[in-house]
Amino acid sequence: MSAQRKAQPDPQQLLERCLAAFIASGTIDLSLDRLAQSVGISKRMLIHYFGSRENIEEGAMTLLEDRLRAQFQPRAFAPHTAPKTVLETLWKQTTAPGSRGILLLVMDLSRRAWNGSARAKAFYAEQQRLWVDLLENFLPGRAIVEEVLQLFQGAVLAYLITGDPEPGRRSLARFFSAKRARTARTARPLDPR
Amino acid sequence: MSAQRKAQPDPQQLLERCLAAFIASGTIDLSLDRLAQSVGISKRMLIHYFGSRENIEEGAMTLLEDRLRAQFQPRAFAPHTAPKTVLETLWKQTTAPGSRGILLLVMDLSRRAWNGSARAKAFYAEQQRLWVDLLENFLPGRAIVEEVLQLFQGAVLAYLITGDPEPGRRSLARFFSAKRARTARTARPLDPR
DNA sequence: GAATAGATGTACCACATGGTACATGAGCGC
DNA sequence: GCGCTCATGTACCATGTGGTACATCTATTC
Repeated sequence: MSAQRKAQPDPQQLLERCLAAFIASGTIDLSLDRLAQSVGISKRMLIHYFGSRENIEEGAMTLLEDRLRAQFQPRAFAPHTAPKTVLETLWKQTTAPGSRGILLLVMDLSRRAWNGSARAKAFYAEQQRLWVDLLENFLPGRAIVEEVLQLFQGAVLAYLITGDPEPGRRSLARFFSAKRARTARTARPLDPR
Repeated sequence: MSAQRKAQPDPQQLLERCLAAFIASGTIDLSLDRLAQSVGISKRMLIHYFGSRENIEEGAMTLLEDRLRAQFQPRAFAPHTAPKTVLETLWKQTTAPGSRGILLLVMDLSRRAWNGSARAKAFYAEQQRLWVDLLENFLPGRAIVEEVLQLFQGAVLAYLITGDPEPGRRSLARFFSAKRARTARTARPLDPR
């Protein structure tokens, strides 16, 4: 039960290394051969443990969902933090060099989503929910949350392509600097500035 | 000179049908076999006329660039049109069912761009320039143009995945409804670069 | 009519893909 | 020891890919 005969055969651990490989390659369209090589196991065994490539993808996606859920808990920021600060921090975090792989992978899943994949759509919806839950704690009203979210995603897109985080950072900063009074008719008490 | 022996052999016309096929499939990663079938010619002849798949892609991308350049001329709107109206119209145009193929294709090229393809990056830069040129005529200042652009692209992303144009429309409308006074400190009129 | 040059079809190739068949172990309980 | 189950490697396969070899056909030019 506790320890398998050899070292590898724990599927969960294997899955984590698969996810790591997907992140390193920036896409979930990684061939089984390359995936196996990156994980340090034979393609033969990957199929043996997971049954099919689809199952590997499913597992990795779920694992990624868990990880992101943990990372973007609302508790990640102190209550009543200024929205500008929250977004600034999120942007810095997102555009950190070490995040590039995850970013690429998430965008790759978005691509699958807009190409029709039901699972990828669910992943996208989950991420959306996550960020809405996070931002709702710092922004007044659902509408503005969705707007910021769209701005953020557009900024990420531009960042990924150009490699330059500045335009995105500027836009986000501007968004919260521009006279943002009287923004939400449904403005609940949480409107600093 | 004028008319070839048979009907097909005009490479330019062929290229247009290739682009149409790419648009119909929503991706530029269309196999030569499928492409040929869609165009109504044999794979053999595609290679014959264009030399390689890469050349076909290059030609189609250039053709697409031309088309989009024509579509998003600044003259597309009367001067001094309200920004809100401009964006509203652009959004309606973008989310029209008939535009979905082009949208998907452009996003597919964006994907190539963020995966490193130099040509796709150039395509993205060109589109960016195009939209900046357009929007600069109606928005005060480069910074706000870039912000709107990012918001727009994020909205497109969400629309493509969910199929729902409403959130994007709302965000754009909100952006221009919220007190948008005193926006650009550097509101110079017409600054190329 | 003969030579030439392009158009076209058929068959094929090398390679990558996800996945399988089969054989060989290697450790376990008895 | 003897089976039993699982782990593992090697070779393989069917399919799809971009692209080519070669042979044929057709129209134009001389």
